[in-house]
Amino acid sequence: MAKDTREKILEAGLKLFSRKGYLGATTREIAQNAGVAELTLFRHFTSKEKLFEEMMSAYSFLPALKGLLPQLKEMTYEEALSEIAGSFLKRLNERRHLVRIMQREIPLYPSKAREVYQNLMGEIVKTLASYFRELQEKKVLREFNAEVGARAFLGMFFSYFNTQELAVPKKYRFADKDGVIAEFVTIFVKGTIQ
Amino acid sequence: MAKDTREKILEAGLKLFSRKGYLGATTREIAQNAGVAELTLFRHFTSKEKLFEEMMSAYSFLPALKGLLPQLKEMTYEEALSEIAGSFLKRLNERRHLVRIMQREIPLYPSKAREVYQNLMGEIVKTLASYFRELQEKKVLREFNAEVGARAFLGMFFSYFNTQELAVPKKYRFADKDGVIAEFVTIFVKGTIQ
DNA sequence: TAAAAATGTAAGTAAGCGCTAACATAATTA
DNA sequence: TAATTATGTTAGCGCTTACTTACATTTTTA
Repeated sequence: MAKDTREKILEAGLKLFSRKGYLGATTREIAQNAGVAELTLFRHFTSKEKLFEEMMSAYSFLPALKGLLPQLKEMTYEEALSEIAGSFLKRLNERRHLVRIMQREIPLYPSKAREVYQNLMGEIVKTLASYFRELQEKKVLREFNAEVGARAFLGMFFSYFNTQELAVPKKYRFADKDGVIAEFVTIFVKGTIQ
Repeated sequence: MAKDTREKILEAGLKLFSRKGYLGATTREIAQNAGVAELTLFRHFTSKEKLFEEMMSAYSFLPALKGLLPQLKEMTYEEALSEIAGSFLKRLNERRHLVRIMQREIPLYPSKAREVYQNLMGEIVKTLASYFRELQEKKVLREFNAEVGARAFLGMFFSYFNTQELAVPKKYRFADKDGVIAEFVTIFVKGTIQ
């Protein structure tokens, strides 16, 4: 079963590259984790670097946030922002391995890191910005650079996500998740309405 | 000149650990970069790990943002936030090597990474939160969790900083620095005033 | 069932790594 | 100046790593 083997190796690669970095993850360990012989790994990918590149390509394209915009139209502005924040955080969490690799290996693979970042942020920024523009036309929101606003909003949550990923001991966590989302959203709503 | 040698090695360590990661930076290269023999490095630090730890300790304590609070009192709310954002970005930029190491080596040295993060964010969060509380008492600002608010504000800029650090090609940059600061500040001002 | 393709086992190679030993030289101190 | 301390040079050890070779075994395909 060639495909299963490939996929098992790719998954093990994702896991171990994320946990130990490109240099720290060994081909022995990746193969062992995938349940195959080390040689099989090389028969499929010819080199560690190739494996890394194919792994990044395989996992960097995310399922789109399709169907979000229509839904938003039936919500209040505040509800919509909460929804967006929630699905953004969920997405970051699902792809946290990739996010970690991206942050780690920027100097090693700048173009790949950028690609992942674009896939992760690009689409949702666009979606959010076009939503803002609609509401600006309806005079619900004041005039501001929609894309900068989108990145401001997402930036708050991306930073929050990073803090949680640092695995800070619980006593240092500054609030519960839902409370943080609500506070961030409130600030942003008041900051952008007409 | 023992001290100069130590410092030169520590500096080279900071530079190369930041650029290539803990595993990617070799003791040969660090020594060469410091202009000393590799053996001299080991005479000063006994091991690569010790060098890393001492380097982190040497650079993790930042010059305090002292004297900022008094200054803020003579500014408008908006001016104060711009000032804070500016010095926060400046500080991140000065310590960008350390920030990168922190983000990279979290799994390797969780406690050190956390310490750096605390030193980087902790104090400025406190300063900002206490500033918010003052203005809340004066009924200039509405009621909200001051610390969460502080992290929301800084989070926008931290995220912006990270994006710039990705060295995204210019065409993809979403705005000039001053414009971004102004837009972020405006959103936050409107989002938090009474 | 026979041929072909995929995987396993075991041994090993070449290179790079952290780190050390032995000895010489330069710089500092008393 | 003499003693001491810091640094340089060179060579190398033991280990790990990515990757290979040769051959046996299993699985898939036709």
